[in-house]
Amino acid sequence: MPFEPKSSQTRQWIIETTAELFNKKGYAGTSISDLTTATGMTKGAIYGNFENKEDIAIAAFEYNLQARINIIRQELEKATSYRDKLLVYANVFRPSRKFPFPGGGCPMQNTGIEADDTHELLREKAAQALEQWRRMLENLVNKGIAAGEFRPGTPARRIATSIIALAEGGILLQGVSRKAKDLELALDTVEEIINGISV
Amino acid sequence: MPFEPKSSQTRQWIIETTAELFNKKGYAGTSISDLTTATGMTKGAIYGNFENKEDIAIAAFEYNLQARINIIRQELEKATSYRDKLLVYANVFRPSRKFPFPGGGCPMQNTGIEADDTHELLREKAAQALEQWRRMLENLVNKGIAAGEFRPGTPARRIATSIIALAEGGILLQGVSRKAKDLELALDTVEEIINGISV
DNA sequence: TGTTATAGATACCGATCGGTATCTGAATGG
DNA sequence: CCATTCAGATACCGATCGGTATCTATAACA
Repeated sequence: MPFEPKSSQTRQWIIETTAELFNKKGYAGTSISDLTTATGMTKGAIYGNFENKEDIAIAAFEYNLQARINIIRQELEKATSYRDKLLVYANVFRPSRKFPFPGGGCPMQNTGIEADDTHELLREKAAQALEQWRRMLENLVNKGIAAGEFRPGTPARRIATSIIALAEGGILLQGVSRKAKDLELALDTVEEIINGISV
Repeated sequence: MPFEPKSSQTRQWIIETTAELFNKKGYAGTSISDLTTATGMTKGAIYGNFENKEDIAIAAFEYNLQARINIIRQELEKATSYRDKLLVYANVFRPSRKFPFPGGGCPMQNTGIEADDTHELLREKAAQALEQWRRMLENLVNKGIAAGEFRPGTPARRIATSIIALAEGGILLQGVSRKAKDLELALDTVEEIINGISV
């Protein structure tokens, strides 16, 4: 018998109010009792709406990811040129810009690193999200080349991968050091890279 | 009464045989029974040589960190110019170079991200190590400028921070995606950055 | 108003958690 | 040859883990 949540509203409420917990404390570090405390509900309510802890963690990851994507997409829509769209990634993550990203840092990073050697399913979820991001950036670069905004011969994949690495690395540094400047500097270099491929 | 390990040899043996476990599974994800399994020793042996789990985790982190530093230092000594020293960081991490880094990825990254919102002491250890790394790179850039190897006015801190971000971001990507190419590409950009500041 | 369905609360499960107190057995020294 | 020392093994602690079975209270409907 396939699992059926008793109330999709309650399920959603639990996801929304515990997603940040998972992002901050990780899968192993978040207990069911953490969830009951955060939601004010009981174990019965939780296990009536999720199969198990893994089910909640996956839902929380996807919620956190979507929240991020939505903010970025909004900014992306405001940009007209491919160059400006690429520059969005050099700016949305700037602490000085204060975009309302959910707390705890990048879910792909948090989930990916913990799951890397411990939880294949979550690892794969994070990997897919990162690959999709890379493809998005690669596409922006290639379309920018075709539109005459970027130099022909620009190595799209390397640029895309490096922008992600700089952003994720910068977020990591900022999270650990607590210094916004680390992330700002890494994003300055993202900007420089984009300028470097512009015609 | 201050804690005194019963046998510093056994203590060291436990550190060496469990350091990789902590690096892979994290602090919350590694249990004492994981340690007894890995070492073949009993809880008595472990708690006779460590105050508590935190004590082991810190020792493991420092061991993993030192193992990394030793490999890098060896390569650094082979390089003569500041440019070549900086280029070491664009190459040691390349999967294709197969340096014997302990398994599980970068301990600063693993420990830093997990501890970020959960364990202040470990977070600070990771932050200190990252800052020291940054200072090392900054110093290399500044000395290279003085030696006429790098362009005057090169923003040393931004370059240093970006090299770290690219390396850590690349390691993250490779760990999650399982694709060596992600890290190789990020390190290609490190190389490009170093070329870009060379006279 | 009495019945039924159901979402969430309660109570409980065995396993494992981190940690401690005590025991044992093999060296060491007199 | 016996007493002492001490590293490591054993046995146990209360707390918490993820998970389940059962109960209860409410609301809709007949």
